[in-house]
Amino acid sequence: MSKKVRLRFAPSPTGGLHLGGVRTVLYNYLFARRHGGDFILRIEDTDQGRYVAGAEEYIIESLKWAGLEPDEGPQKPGKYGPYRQSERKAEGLYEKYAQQLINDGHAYYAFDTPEELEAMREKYKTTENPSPTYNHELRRKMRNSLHMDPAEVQQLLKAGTPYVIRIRMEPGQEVSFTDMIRGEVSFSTGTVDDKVLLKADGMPTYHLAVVVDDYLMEITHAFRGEEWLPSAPVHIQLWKHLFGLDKMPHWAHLPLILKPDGNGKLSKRDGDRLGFPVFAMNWTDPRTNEPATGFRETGFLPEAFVNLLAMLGWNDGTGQELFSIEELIGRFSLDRVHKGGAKFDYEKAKWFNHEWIKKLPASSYSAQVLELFKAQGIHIPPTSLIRPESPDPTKLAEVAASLPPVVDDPELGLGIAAVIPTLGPTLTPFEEVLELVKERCHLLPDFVQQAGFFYKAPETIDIAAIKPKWSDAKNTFFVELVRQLQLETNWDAHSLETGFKEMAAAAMIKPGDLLMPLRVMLVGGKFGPHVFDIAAKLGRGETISRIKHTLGLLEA
RNA sequence: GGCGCGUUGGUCAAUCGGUUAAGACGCCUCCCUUUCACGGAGGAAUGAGGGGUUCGAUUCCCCUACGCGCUACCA
Repeated sequence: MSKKVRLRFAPSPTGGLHLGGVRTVLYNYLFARRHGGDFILRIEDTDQGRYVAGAEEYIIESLKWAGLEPDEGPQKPGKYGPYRQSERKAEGLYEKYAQQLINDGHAYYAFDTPEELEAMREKYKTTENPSPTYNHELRRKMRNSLHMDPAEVQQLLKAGTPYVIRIRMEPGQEVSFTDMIRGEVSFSTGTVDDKVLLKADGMPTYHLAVVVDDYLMEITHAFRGEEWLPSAPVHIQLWKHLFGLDKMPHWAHLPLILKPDGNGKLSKRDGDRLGFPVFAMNWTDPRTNEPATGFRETGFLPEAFVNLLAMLGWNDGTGQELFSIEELIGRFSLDRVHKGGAKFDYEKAKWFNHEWIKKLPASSYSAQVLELFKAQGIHIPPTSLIRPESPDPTKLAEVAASLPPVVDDPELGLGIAAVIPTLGPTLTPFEEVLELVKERCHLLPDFVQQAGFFYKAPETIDIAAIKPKWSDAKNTFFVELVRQLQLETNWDAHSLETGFKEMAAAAMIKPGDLLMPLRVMLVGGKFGPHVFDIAAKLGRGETISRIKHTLGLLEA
C-alpha cells in the first residue's frame, strides 16, 4: 500500500510571485491532481529580516486567480499545521532535530560572528579560490564545538553566547539520488560546505526547515527550481541522519525560465526592460514603492497563463499546445519535462492568450472587459448587460435547420431540446459584441479599441483615409443613404447590405469605393468586423448620426 | 576558482540508433476577405566542436567549448 501522494509549494513571502514560481506551483498541482494527491501551500518565512507585508496574501490571491488552489495551507489548515514556518518554529519543531543532530555528531555549534565570517572569507580568498566556504577544512580555524575545548563550549553556551548550528559534512563520501527529471545526480561530500541549520535567532534555515517540514507533513514528492540542486546533498544527508532515506520524498529539480535575450534567469528587471509582465499579478513593493505589472492586469486569461506556463518546459509529445487545466492533469508527466532552461517568449505568450480568448465564450471574461471599458469612460447601457431568458430564437432555428435528420428521430429520443444545451449559456448583448471582435484581441485591453466604438462614437475620424478619393457623387450618395436608412424597415445586417448595394448600383459607384468611407464614418478607422454587422448593432440613430458627423467634417 | 546542471532553427520544441530532422510562435509570399483580423496554402531557418562505439549516430560513451545555477546566520 503506497502512501498518498502529497506535494508542497513553499514560497518565501518576500515579494511578488514570479512566473517561474507559478510554474513550479503548476507542476506541483498537476502532479498532485493526476495522482489523486494533496497540494499544500507552506509559507517559508524563516527569515524575519526579509519579511514583506502583504506578500503572503498576494501569493494566495495569485494562486486563486490562476485556479491552482491548495488543499491545505495557512488559509485552509489540514492535519499537518501550522503552515507557516514562523509558527512552526514557535512550536519548537526544529530545535529538537538540530539537537539530535548534535548529539549524534552530525552537527555542531559555531560561535563565529558575522564579522569573523567575513574576515575568514577575506583572509582565505585567493584567485584560485574566490569564495572560500565554511567546510571541513576551514572549520578547524573557526570557533566551533568541533575544534574548541568542550569546557569552553559549555561555558559559552551557559553564558548565552549567540551561536548557530551547522551541519557537519565529512569528506570521502558520495551522495547521490535519482532526480525525477535529471536521473542520477551525485556529489562528493568533501565539496559541500557546513551549511547553517539553525540561526542565531533560533530560526531554522531553509535547509533544516525543508527536511523537517517535508517529513512532518508527509511530503512524498518535492519539486523545486534547479537553483536548489547544489544544496540537495545537504538535504539528503539530513534525511539520512534524521528520518532515513527511505522516507525521503522523490525530488525533481525544474529547469529555469530564462530571459528572452541573452542568458540567465528571467527577472522582474527583464520584464521592465523588455515591456512584459513577470509577476502573476500587479505587485508594489511596500518598502520601495516600486511597482511591477502582472499577467492578470495586462489582460491575460488564467486559462492562457496556466497553459503557456505548462508548455514552458513540458509537452505531451503529440504536438498539441492548447490544453485546459483538466487536460493537463490528464496528461502531465515528469519524464516529459525538459532538462534545459527555456527562454521566455512574450510573443508566444500573447499567442496563447489570443487562442484562449477565441476559444472561450465572451461570458467568461466579459466582466473584466466591462471594467476596462468603464475605466476608459465608455458607458455600457444596463440593457446590454442583461442576459436573455432563453436562447436567441433565430439562433435556435439556425441550429435546428443544420441538424442531421437522425437527431430528430423520435426513437432516439433526441430532438431540438437535446441540442439547446450545446448552444451554451446565452450571451448578453454586450457579450455578443465581444464575440464579434474577439478574434482580433490578443490581450483583454484590446477589446477597448476593437469594440469601444459600439458604445461610444469615435473621438477621431481617420479623414485621411477617405478624403483623397472623396467626390461630390459620393457625398450625394451618403446624403441619400441617410435618407434611406431613416426609412429602412428591416434593421439587420443583411437588409442593410442589400439596400446599400442597390443604391450603389443606382448611383453607378462601385460598392468597394463606398464601403471604406462608411467604415471610417462608423468606427473612425480602417479596422473592425463587417461594416453592416456594425451598423446593425449600432442601430439606426447612431449609424445616421455618425455618417452625418463625418459628412460635416468632409465639407469643412 | 570549485561543485553541479545543461546544449536540436531567432524562440518553444518532437525524435527514445536507420526520418526528406515533426509541429508551434515569429518572419516572408500567396489565397480568402471591397478594412483589420480569422482561416487556408507555401517559404526561409536547426543537431556547439572533436573523438570514439556501431553496418549506421541528433540519439550511446569520452573530451573540449560555451551557457546557466550554486558557492549567506536568503530562500
